Amino acid sequence: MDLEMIRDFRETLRQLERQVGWQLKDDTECCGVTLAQCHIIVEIGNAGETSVIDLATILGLDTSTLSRHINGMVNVGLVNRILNPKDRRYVSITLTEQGQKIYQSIENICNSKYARVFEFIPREKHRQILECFSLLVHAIVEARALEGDLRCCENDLREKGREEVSHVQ
Amino acid sequence: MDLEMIRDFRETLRQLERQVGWQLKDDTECCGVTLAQCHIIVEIGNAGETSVIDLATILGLDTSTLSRHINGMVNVGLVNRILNPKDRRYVSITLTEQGQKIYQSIENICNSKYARVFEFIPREKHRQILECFSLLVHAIVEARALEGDLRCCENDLREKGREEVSHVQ
DNA sequence: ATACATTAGTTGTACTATACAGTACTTGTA
DNA sequence: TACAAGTACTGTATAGTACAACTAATGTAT
Repeated sequence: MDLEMIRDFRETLRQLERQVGWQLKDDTECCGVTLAQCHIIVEIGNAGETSVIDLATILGLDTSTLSRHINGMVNVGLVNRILNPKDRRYVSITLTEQGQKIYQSIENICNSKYARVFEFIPREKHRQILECFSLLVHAIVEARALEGDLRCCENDLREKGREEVSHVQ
Repeated sequence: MDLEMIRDFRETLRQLERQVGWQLKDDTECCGVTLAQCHIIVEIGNAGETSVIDLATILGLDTSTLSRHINGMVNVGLVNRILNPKDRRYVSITLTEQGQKIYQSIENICNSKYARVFEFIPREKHRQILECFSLLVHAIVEARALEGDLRCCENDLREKGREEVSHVQ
């Protein structure tokens, strides 16, 4: 794939990220939860029952961040947090009835939003789009896994030499 | 498109967002700038010369947010900020030599990262992927534009007319 | 069985990122 | 010229996040 196509692709990807982000922000604010809470609710809803560390892993966040979010969500009655009796290091996190309602709201809103989005796309392309997105996600995961050890940027930084950022002021 | 496909698609989209986000975070940290600075640098680099309000519009952020970021980036020598002599309400924002170098680093790193990603995807799919992403972005934009007036959460009390909404309850 | 290592979660602290409201200055227009 | 509109900046508040230090529970090796 040549450079120009890659630059095009990156531009499109940036636009996608922003559009998806703005849309989700609109939708979650409608439901009275913050963006972070929305992501957490969806993941708990999908999992049914989970733990702080599982959520942190799925979302790629620190456990301290998740711990605080869960604490806040317990306080406003969105999630239940109980000590897991099998292994008391874990807490078992589930949605309250109220949390379930919000989860369903988010699901309904987002599903119907994307249903409407796909109405702007020829029907015969739909399956192709799903396939392309899946292909790309897997490719990124593979590329990142392969790269894990290689510390990509050391070379690039070494070449630059001048690293000192002058504090102008 | 049926519900199950949409749910699949949303799941894939969430994964894409996270993977892309983590990758970009790795890449920008390598270059010694924050994620927000990275986005700003890329947009200034693409535009060549711009203003606070243009950046805020492109990135979908408040001008105050941009103003502060630009201030910080001026202080560390990444961007030049001068009053536009044609219209002194505007500031003219450009990359310093140092900013240009970082812009080039980001471009090089990101381009080669995605080049490697596409190596995990059959060559005959590449063009299809670009097309699919572009289709989806345009569809989201159209769907959101159509919906702009119908707003799910009636928070926009502002009507189009010039009537001064006097916040009377 | 006891000591040490590992794992899960929480709290203290610091910082980034962001929006909204208000202000100052510049430009356009009636 | 007076006023409306546009651009940027500042004060303030909040969300979101990570890292380090800590407690408590569990696993493991001698």
